[in-house]
Amino acid sequence: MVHKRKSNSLSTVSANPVGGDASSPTTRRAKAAGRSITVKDIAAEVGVSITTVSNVLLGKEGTYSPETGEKVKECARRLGYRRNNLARSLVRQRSQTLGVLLEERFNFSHPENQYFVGVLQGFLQEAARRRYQVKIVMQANPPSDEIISAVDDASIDGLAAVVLSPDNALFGWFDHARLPVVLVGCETRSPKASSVDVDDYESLGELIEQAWSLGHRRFALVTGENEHGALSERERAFSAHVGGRRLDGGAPLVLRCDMEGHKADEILRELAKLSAAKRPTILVCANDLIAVSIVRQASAHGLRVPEDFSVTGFDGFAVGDWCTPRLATVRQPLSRIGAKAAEILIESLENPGAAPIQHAVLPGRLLLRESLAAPSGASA
Amino acid sequence: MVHKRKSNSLSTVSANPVGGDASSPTTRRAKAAGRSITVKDIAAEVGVSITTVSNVLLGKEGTYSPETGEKVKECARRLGYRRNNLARSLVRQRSQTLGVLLEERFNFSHPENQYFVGVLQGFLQEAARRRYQVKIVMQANPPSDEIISAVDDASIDGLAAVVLSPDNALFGWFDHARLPVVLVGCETRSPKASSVDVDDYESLGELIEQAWSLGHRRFALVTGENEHGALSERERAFSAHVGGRRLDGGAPLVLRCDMEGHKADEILRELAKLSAAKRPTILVCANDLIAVSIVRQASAHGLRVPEDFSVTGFDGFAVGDWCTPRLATVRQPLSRIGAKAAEILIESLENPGAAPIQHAVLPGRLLLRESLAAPSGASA
DNA sequence: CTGAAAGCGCTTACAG
DNA sequence: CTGAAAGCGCTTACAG
Repeated sequence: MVHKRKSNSLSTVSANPVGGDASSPTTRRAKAAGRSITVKDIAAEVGVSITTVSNVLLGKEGTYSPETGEKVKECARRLGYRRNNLARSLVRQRSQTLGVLLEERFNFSHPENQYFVGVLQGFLQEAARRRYQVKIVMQANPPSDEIISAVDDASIDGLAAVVLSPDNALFGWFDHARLPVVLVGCETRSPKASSVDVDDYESLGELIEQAWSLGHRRFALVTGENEHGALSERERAFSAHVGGRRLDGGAPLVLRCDMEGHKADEILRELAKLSAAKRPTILVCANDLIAVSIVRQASAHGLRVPEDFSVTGFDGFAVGDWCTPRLATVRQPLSRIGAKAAEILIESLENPGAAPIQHAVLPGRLLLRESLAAPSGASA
Repeated sequence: MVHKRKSNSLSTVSANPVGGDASSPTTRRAKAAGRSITVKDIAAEVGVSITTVSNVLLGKEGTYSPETGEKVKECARRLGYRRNNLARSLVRQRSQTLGVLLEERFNFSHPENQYFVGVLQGFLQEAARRRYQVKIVMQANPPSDEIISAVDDASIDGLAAVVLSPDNALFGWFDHARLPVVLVGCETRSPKASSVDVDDYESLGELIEQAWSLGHRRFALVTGENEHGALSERERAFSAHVGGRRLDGGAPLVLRCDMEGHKADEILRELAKLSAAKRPTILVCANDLIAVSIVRQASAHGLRVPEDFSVTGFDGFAVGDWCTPRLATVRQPLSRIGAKAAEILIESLENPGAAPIQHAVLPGRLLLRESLAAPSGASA
């Protein structure tokens, strides 16, 4: 790899922020012993007690004289003191750290995982804002008992569990955990754990109302396998919102695809067989992947979107941006979900008075794009 | 949100794994005092010393009798003992936790951020495999001094810095950090910090060789703004690999786009003006976003890919999968990068004998897809 | 095989 | 304003 041209020196070298005064006997001794500078070192160097050092470092105004304060701060700076937060957490009985539990199927290259990732981002940001650190715990599949040790080891003060599987083995534990837990994006509700989720039901209602007002009267639902509980709420919402309306041709079609849209081809084949008068004017898909697969493969079956039928997704992932026509869908407020999860944890940690359990339901946002249009010949 | 149908009970409730024997006086006392079960509680309950409890719990065979071992383990289980790893880390002087430093521009919805995300995934997996926990630290923009406190507080044993900006303010610190640091995906090399990066130079060479063998003789590079150092290595690689060849029409064209491909339109307008005999037969783009933008907008300018020219990307992000024709590109082995970073840290932590600094360069993989084809009328 | 004791690096009443 | 002391929950020589 000789040809790899990399600059061999650092482009930025700021003043050495640690290590401090290398010539101080204290520093030298500490370094030689391979240990860090501690409050004890500072106390010795300045000639005060460690109590005073601690008080100064914690900024407990009034408990020390200005001169002492100056001397201690200067010394800390000079010696390159860094607080050991392990020790601090141990005595304070809180680590100022939040945990995020992820299932291992967190395979990022997959669009679905924008969910994890968007949530994580919001969580990280809110945690940072409130001065909490964040630890990530991956739950292996199948889950081992170790996972509880990883989560219940005093290293985190609260846990956001981003568990999409309704049958996650940890649900029993969540319920008895002695740290606050917030369940993110799963259907399950527990009286002992908080939750943050999106109002799929409401959003799907808005989507269908929008389609209706455009003139759609023949709806079909394209959903995934039944086994996977994740889409069942969307299916229920579809039935409920479409059910009450006077449709053309009776009950809406329900087409079974798979979560990833691999079977879109089969579904399109069936649809192509239908006469235009029988064919649904809109395919409401239970997630973006299904919808995008339909959109992409429609032309191969001689079907045009949205001329022959409209297609809508659900999730608002980036794939919908990258297909033609762009996908109309419902965007989940991912980073807000994450931020809300962090907020709930921090609130329950810092306001012992507040309600310890909160169930937040966030609204999705309709993204009206080209894959949704009035049906051909509609008299909306 | 009354209509939100959520099952109101948990679908899985496993046997209570913590809390244990609620009737034990020890447990009750601990719970009443709001504190956890400790080795001291077990020692008292069983009637042995905490040393023995610790020895049993640590599995130090030979230091305790089988009967004592059984009693202690049983008791720990019964009381729902959980080790406090803060205390353990404090005495062992290592937290068994690795840190990942991310720049705040980590905005996940953006394809570029598959980089962060893919790396993170590999890192998490490798860390879990080696029984390390992972802490995420976001570096705000502009970076504040606090970031060092967050990273240098004894809560992590090593740090993987996923910093794309070559001018990150932390480079000075990385160099003097007392914990092992591995720089991920940045061009900078330091003698004091390890690094993991991809061999863009080599990969681009393979790509160009492939194009050459298909018959391409008129190359153009489409790259981003110059200010951003991130693409400069790819630009150098392009010049070097194309430079030595006998091209049609002299030196290759270099077209300035932007990192996101927003200016693809302007570039296509210029290309459309060229006669087919003058036009490049292949556009080598410095990243996927640029390439995809070109592919998507080409038809609006009456240009077809790959008939009028081939287009190649660089990165291997998912966007390239979702455009038509699919993008030929170089896939970075993202999760392997992350895994390698974790591996380097863990090695240097656990084998004090091994070389403390390692510079790993991983190969990219050519993804030959439809946007790259032989030029029309080529006599390759 | 077992245990008393020291100590990791802090914070926090408490006494002066 | 300052400091001696206890203690957070562990692990680890060390002595028996």
